[in-house]
Amino acid sequence: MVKTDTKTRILDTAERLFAQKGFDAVSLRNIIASAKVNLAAVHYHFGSKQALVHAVIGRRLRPINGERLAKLAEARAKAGRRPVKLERVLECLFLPLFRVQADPKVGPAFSRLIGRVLFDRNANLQKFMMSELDEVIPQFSAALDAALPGLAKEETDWRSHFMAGAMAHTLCNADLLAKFTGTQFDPRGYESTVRRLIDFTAAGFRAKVSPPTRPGKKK
Amino acid sequence: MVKTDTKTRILDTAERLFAQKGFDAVSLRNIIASAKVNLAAVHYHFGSKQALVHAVIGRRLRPINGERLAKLAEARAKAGRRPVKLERVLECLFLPLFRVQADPKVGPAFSRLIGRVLFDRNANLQKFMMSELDEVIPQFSAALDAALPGLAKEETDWRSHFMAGAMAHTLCNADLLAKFTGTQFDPRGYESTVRRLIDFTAAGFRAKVSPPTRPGKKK
DNA sequence: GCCTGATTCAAACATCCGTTTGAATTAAAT
DNA sequence: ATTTAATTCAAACGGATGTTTGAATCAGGC
Repeated sequence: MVKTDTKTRILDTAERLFAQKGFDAVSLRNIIASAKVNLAAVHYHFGSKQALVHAVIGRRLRPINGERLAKLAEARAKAGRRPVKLERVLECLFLPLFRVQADPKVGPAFSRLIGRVLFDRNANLQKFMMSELDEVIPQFSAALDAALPGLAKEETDWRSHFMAGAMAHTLCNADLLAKFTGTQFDPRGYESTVRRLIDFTAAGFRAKVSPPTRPGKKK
Repeated sequence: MVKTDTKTRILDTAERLFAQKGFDAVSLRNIIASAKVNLAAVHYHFGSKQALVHAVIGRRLRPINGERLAKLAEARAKAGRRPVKLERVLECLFLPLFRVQADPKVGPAFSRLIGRVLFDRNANLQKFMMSELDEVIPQFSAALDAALPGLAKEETDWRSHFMAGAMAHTLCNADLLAKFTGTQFDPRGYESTVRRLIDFTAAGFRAKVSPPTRPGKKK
């Protein structure tokens, strides 16, 4: 096997281009030109562009989600009867996702891609992501609830939503940090990124719930 | 003026459709069909699709950014020599942006749109946004630094980044909250959304900075 | 060798895209 | 009423898109 498989060469190239420009902005012809394969090969191996998108995401996301659940299960086993500590739950959620940035076979491209997906409004893509996350979401939602006793479910949901936004933005736009602020970003240093993200979101989850603003308050 | 201006009808329709499906996924023909105007009218009034996108964003964002700066200046004047409190800074940043959700002339469409823009990788769009924010970013960045004495600039930058992600995700995907968790979302109740967002992000900004993980740590 | 199924290939398909054109229409000014 | 400018309109432009086709090439089993 001197040269890589056609199928995986399509997947690799598509992943890289999708991450750079987005799904809509990259055409199949862009992909096949860069991958040096025939146009029809895409439909032969995947069936459609939509299916290719799903394949690109699923190839990486499935092992990541598996690792997430395994780490959470391990943490739960180690915690015994006590709930897993909030920071540990977040670590199980973030680390497998950010770790691929340091994987030389993957690189930072997929991170940007997966972050972008969380903001995509394409109905098919959303449905696909929901199906990929159908184990992860309830498991981690329950773990967060357990780690935050006394916090109303509605508040936990909102704060999970905020956390997802911070995570997605960090995944796909971490390079903007340099542009806006001058602070450097090193994709190999994913551990410090995750540590900062955990610091921020854990404190956000634990924040005191301030009372609703009274309608009669002075402007 | 029984029927609205062609130009504003294009803007309104484009805003609604862009918010629903994204900039790339909406064609000019989708817009003119829904707005019931001629195709060439878009180029006559705006010049190009790119320019239309900028016009749609700028129309709403310019007043919002003006209001943000005005509120921040007011808060600074009231605080005198002391720095403006963190929660107040965040309120000046969030409130003008989320308030348009309750404006019957605007509705929740623009919120989704502006949240989406923050995640868009289009180079022209990013340049345009940078130019629209060239006053807001340094002003609020300085206010955050002042409200967080003792926090290293690098940490403030990272946490601003997390905050931007939480904000953007809330703006454009708040409706997903219902889908994922069942928690209801009422666009009229933007005040409680902002209050929750402030609670979360303010606590995140104030979080204790945990030390970097030692490389020799056990796996 | 030959056959069979899997894969690659160039070419074409129909459709959609943003943009341009030039004439028709409307509104305002003289 | 006539001239002038602003606006609308149908039609076409060149090019890009995802997808399909049918023949050519390759692989491995008999």
